Amino acid sequence: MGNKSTRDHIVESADQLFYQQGFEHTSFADIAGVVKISRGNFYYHFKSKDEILDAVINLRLTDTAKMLGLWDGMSETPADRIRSFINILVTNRAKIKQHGCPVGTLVNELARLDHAAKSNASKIFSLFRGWLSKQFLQMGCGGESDGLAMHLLARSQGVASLATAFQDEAFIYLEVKQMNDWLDKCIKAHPLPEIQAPQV
Amino acid sequence: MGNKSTRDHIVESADQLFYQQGFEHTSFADIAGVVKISRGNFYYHFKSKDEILDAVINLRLTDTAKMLGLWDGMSETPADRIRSFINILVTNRAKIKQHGCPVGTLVNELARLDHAAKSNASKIFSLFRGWLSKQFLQMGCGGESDGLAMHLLARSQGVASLATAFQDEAFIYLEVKQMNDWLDKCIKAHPLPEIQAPQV
DNA sequence: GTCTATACGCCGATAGAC
DNA sequence: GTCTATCGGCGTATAGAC
Repeated sequence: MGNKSTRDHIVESADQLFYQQGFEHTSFADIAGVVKISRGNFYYHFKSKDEILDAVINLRLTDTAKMLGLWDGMSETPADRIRSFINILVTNRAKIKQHGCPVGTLVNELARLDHAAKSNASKIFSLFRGWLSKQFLQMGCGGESDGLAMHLLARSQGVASLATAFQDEAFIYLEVKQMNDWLDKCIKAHPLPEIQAPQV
Repeated sequence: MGNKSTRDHIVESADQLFYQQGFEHTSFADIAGVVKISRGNFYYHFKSKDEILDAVINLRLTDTAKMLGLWDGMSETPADRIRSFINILVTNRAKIKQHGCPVGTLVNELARLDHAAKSNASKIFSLFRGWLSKQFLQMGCGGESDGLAMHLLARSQGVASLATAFQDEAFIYLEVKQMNDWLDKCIKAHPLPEIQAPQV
């Protein structure tokens, strides 16, 4: 169990390289250099580069689901769980500044290439979307929950994009603070079911 | 004057293709197919593919500057000028859904490739940033102006990114409405110098 | 399972005729 | 200015030895 198979090594290394360099720009030679196998050996484990991409996307899907599960167990309130999401921007600020958001960059690259796996990759976004929507629903946001989830997802993407473009980590901190403030307003606008306070 | 040179044709076609397919994914054969010249002919006009990229970036810089100049002349108030910026998301919704934001996708691709032209490309973002900042300053936002410009730029990027990922034009309309509402709040928070109203 | 050797195509770029 | 022909390299993918 502790020993990772060559196949796992390939997928994990490809995962990193696809993030850092992009899918198309990453060659078998690049992955081979990290995993330290020969180029020919890939085809024992995968039929094509696209199959490696599928494996990487599936890895990210399971990893994301695991992380969301962890966040579910870490906080008492849905608002605090949403803060777990917001704060990954700060946690990963260095890598985001260099390579952007791992989800957004992959989905947008595949969309642009009109790659067959693009809909599969966007399922990673859907995981975050559904999870966030669930939290907003638990906060009492009702029918607005999905819209709020999309809004927060979009803001995170925008922050990552500009942090990369301007090589600016301080901007991440600023926007994360504003997102947390925005969340506070959402909490006040949607109090617990018992006490219906007037809206702003 | 009315006749465009072959060089101009190359740059304009490359501009479109870089937007639709990405810089790296676009080959000389692709551009040649649109301009209808032979591959060898490129090298009379440009020394390398990177020189075509430079020309494309310069074209976008001048086009962007022109557009911002037009917006300056189109509206009376800085807030209405900012709305011109917000509304391009709606105007270009179909293309954004397909290929994302032309500025963001190029800058992020070049950043990921660690391409020499990446800082040059991000100057297009800087044009928008400086122009927006100027408008917020005229609205009386003072030292917050640049932060507000970055905030709006980031939200636009996020909207474009998710619209592409989820193939969702309706989301663009929703978020554009929210950005316009947000701008209204900014106006109320920063009234004309004569009348200082209390903050929210 | 992993290797070496190699096929085959596309890429950016060059040379030189017209 | 535009063309054809071609080079050298790297890309994915295959064949077959070990």
